[in-house]
Order: sequence, then structure tokens, then C-alpha cells
Amino acid sequence: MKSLFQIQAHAGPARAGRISTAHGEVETPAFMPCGTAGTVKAVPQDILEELGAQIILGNTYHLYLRPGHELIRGLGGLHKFMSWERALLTDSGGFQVFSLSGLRKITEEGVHFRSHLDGTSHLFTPERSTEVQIALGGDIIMAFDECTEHPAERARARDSMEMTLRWVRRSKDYFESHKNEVPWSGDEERRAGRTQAQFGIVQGGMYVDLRRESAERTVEMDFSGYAIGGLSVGEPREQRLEMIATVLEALPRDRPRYVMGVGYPDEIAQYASMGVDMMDCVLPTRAARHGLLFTSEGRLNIKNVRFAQDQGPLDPKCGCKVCSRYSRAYLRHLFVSGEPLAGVLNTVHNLWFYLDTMRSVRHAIGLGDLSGTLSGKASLA
RNA sequence: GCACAGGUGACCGAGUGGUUAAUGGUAGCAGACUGUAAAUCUGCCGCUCUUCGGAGCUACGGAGGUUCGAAUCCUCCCCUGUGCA
Repeated sequence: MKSLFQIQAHAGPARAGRISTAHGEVETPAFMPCGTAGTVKAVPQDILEELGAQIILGNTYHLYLRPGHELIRGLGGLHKFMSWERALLTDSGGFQVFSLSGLRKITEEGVHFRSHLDGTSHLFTPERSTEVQIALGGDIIMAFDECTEHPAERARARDSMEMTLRWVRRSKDYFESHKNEVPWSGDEERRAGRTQAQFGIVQGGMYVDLRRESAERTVEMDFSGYAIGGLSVGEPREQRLEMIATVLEALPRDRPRYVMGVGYPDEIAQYASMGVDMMDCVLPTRAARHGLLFTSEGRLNIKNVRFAQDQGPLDPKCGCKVCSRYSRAYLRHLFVSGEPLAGVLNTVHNLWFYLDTMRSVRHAIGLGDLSGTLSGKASLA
């Protein structure tokens, strides 16, 4: 089988590359918009394509509960269901186990949880998560992990890491024996021999040695890519940086590295410059719906009264359609009026900003120089 | 003109003698948001000072009155709605 990942250029530790999936190429470093429930909230698929998104996320937990993975499988898989022919990555539900604390109980077997939708009881295991993800048919699926809470004592972080290692192992075992069950598996020719890929996830709390050990032992399982999880859970930024740097050293250079759940625009540029290839975050989409826009001049809260008569664009340096067409005054009016279009336009802008940030970084790596790009994007948060 | 009902902070609307500058909403102002239980959540929201602990002033249509104490009870007046003339 063709290799999933190709590196095209280096600039110090940073790399520009390409991930080849059954649903197209993903240029890296890549920012992946979150499409949790089968939609990147507020943005239609055709606009996502226009924005240049090459891969988006779906979420196992949400889609399992509603509309149900069997229904999606029956309709041909998530790509077809949501009419997204580009690459798709599904998260394993590990993060929901973390964020739904109070609704769940964790055991060695897996996670007993109650649906946030109707209170019904469910059990998620590594096998179950992987089964659901195969049914959904994402191009990249994630091992089922436990996102260690923060702060966590060393002993707790170690126990959690050990359980994640066992769960990741089980996820891989299940995947290896069932990966031919992906909904589009019969479509080999068109898919150029590509099939689903599974990534492992590194945990280890905020402990450098645990992080390193978690990375090394996950790498021994030989995944086609590796994610760094358990970050952006409330830790200081320097600590996050240290954990990422530590894990990157322990990960193989020829596989994609994915930092889960980050970050602010300047953060993602920084991580990309350190050699991270993939990132996802709800921030650009959620913040947009809440009126927070990211611009080349920093963050901007569109509901502020000072924009009421501002005829200028959100960001004078932005090349997105929203900035080329609408004024701050109009966008503020839409937001303050509670018009759905506010969320749409704001999200379009923020996603463009994130995706364009990655394009700039990628371009800079191609040119072998990151300094200009980073200084330009460094004061965004 | 008569009879009911009613007049509460920008608006709607609780409160019918005392922990009441006055519950709740809305509107307004500001903030937060990092593998989405999030088009959500938080704070402020009478005025003036403040060492940020608080202090003073003004407020429940208007004017009086009862009472230790009134948005709450009484009297008169003004206004609004509905019905009858």
C-alpha cells in the first residue's frame, strides 16, 4: 500500500507534506475544522471546500448517539451521508469521556456513560469506538484513549497513561481485524488502494518522562500516525509547549503528528513550526458563533458598540469573502439581532483565517524560512 | 359622567406593612470560549463618591396622611384600559 504521508519540504524541525487518503490529499501542516455532529457548525460543505478545507473532523460519540453509526453505514458512510468527498477524520470519543465527567464511570473495560441527549445508558470500549469509527468510514480514525484531566497527580497521570496504552492497543487489535468493513471498502480502484488509517494517541499528563514513555510505547505499536492528546485542558501554555516538544522528539519523523484540540492562531502556527502536521480545534467555529473573530490585528469582539458604524472589513488584510464584502457594522448588526447569518459569516471568516494561517506556514516551510510567517501571526491571541 | 381594573427602575413584569436599590425576563454594556452536552456561559446594569470593605443620595403616577417603619394601608388629585350611559 502507498504510504499515507509524504514530506515535501523542511524548515528546521517544521515540515510541509501531504497525507494521501481515499478521499483526496491533505496538505500539511493542516488545520482540521471540527464537524462534530456531521457538520462544521454553521457552514455548508461547498463553502468549506471554497475555504480550502481538505479534511474535517467528525465525532464518534455524537454520531453514535444520533443518528447512529449503523444508519450512517447503511447510507454509505459518513462521507456520503454528509456529502463531503474530501478527507474525514473521526475522533474516538475519548475526549467526550473527559468532558462529560459526571455522566460517566470509567472501568478497565471501557466507559459507562449516559447520553447527554436522553439519559440512556451506553458502554464505550476501545473495540466499540473502533467499530463505530469503521462504520462511519472516516479516512483517519483515532484510537480510544482516556484524556487525563488537569491537574493530575503523577500517580494518577501514570495510571491514566497506562490505561490509555492498553486501550490504544485494544483499539488497534480490533481495527486490524475489522478494517475491511469500512463502508467504501469495495471501491478499491477509485480509492487508489487507500483505506482507513488509524492513529495512536499519546497521553501522560504534564510529566515529561511520562509523555516520553507514552510516546515510545505507542510508537512500538506501529501506527500510521500519532496524536498528542490531553492538552488544552487548563494547563499553562509553556507547559503545553514543553509536552509537545517532548513528544515530538519521541515520534517517528516519517509519520504525521497530530496535536489534538489546539489552539489559538498563533499557537497553531507555532506548533507547525515545531514539526506538528495536524491540528484541530473548535475555537474558530465556536468563537465565531459567540462573536469572537480572529484577525491579523488580534481578536475582535464584533458585538462591541464601537463597531456599530464601522464601515471597514473585519480584517483589512484578510482575503476571505466575508471581509471582501461585508462591513463590521453589518456583521455587528447581524450578530446583535441574533440572525443566523451572523454565525455563518463569522465562522467562514475564522475558518479562513485559520486555514490561511496554515497555508502561510506551509508556504514558509517550502521557502525554508519560517521567521516572517511566524512574526506575522505571532500576536494574534 | 358612572362602574370596575390598573399605574413598579429603558421595556415587560413579580412583590401587597419591615433582612427591598426592590424577584424574574428583555433590551443594553463588557468579558470568557482550545480532540463542541456551547447560536453558550459569566459579570455589570438608579445617581455620586470609594482606601473596593463600603458610604451617601434619589426611587414603585402626584400630593398629603397613618405607622417606630410604606411600593405595600388611608384621603384627594392626575393618567390609562374596559364596560355602561
